[in-house]
Amino acid sequence: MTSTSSPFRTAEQKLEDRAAKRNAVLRAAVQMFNARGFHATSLDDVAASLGISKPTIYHYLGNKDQILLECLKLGLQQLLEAVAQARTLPGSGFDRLVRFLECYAEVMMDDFGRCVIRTPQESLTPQSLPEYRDIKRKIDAAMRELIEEGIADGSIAALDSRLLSFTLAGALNWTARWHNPDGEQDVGEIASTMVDILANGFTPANRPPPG
Amino acid sequence: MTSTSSPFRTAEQKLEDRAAKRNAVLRAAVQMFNARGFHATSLDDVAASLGISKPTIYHYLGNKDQILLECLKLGLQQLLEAVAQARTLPGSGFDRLVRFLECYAEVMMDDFGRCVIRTPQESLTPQSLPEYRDIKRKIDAAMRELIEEGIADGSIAALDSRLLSFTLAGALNWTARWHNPDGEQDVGEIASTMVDILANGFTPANRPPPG
DNA sequence: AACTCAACCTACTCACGAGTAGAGAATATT
DNA sequence: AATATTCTCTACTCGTGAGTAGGTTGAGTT
Repeated sequence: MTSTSSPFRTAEQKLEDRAAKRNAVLRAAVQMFNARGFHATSLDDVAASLGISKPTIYHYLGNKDQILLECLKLGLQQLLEAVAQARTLPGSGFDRLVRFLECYAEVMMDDFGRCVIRTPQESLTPQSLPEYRDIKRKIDAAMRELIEEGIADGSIAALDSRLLSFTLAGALNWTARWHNPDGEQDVGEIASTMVDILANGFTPANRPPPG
Repeated sequence: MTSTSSPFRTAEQKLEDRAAKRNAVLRAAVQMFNARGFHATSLDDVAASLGISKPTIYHYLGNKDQILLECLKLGLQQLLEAVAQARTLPGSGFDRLVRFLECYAEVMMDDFGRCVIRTPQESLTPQSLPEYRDIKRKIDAAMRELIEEGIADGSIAALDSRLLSFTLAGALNWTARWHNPDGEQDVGEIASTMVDILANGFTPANRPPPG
């Protein structure tokens, strides 16, 4: 799109072109999946929204199942990054968990993050499910670890880490269902307000929150 | 099934019979919807699980859409009852909200409650959606009211009631996704532990929880 | 005995949508 | 210029599953 570029594309540019088209398909698909549901979205619909035909989609992606899997992986990828970021952070376990939760909430208000919550995992074929579940398991485990580190260093109340992680994840996951991406409310603000509320639930009793 | 009953059934018994069969269809259907997903469940499957044929299902219920709507309504009905119960309770707004949340969580671990969360609302036809949404709206509004009453009487922290209700509902809704109905953990215990954690999030700062 | 009606069946129709065959245009390669 | 490769299309196939037509059985009614 740079106006000064030569009309003759290099091999590298062509790869980028292809990747860009592939991504455009995924983006269009995930938005339709989120709006109408996976099963109610036909690939003809997705193609039409891009002004192309269904076989063109198959030129860039294997089949509908793979399209969904890619969308889900793009969502989960962002959560893995949030984990990685939280891991490198200084401060107490409490601080790291809070930061992680804020990122987590923001991902849930992104197209691909929303898809992870809105699309039931049974929509995947049995072939794709294991790969998806593996990544999910990793994220769950990482979150539990963050909690347990906080409990160990005394910055998080000694609760059942399993139940706590489900409670926190559930509250944040739910934003994928109610948040309107076209609304004007700031995503970061929503995230931090919710995490504030939730954080009171795992603040140790002997160390009340600031306020 | 009473061994002393006459083999000749009264008209009333026949109506009961019919209702029982209808309910059996709904129960079988909802369990399959929850296990495999709505779209992945064919009515032939449901019929087979009951040892009957698909037309028999149509003898008791109009169509697949209506079956889903009935299942969802059975779930929402239980939530409406939880609202009604909380309304009649004595005590502060905080107390009423906590009781409501506990019931809410338990419903989410019931077959029909699970279905409300696990089945995307887009699975309903556009004809059925409005009715479903109306009931949901009522429940949401009631929850917000409970929160606002608590804020008004000072027993609940002065937070954004909209965001607080989404946070609480989301955390509890999520049990519908992770809780294993065949597991041994007590539903009431899960509910009260989660509500305890969440309640810390809306306890006023100047009145710390017991402990 | 003749009739009615609920309950249940087998055996269809029919629409929809995933995925494909095969061709044509555009672009790159020799 | 000839050839290969990429990209995209139109026009199919084909399986699946919702919903229906129409018949059988058997209990209750007149």
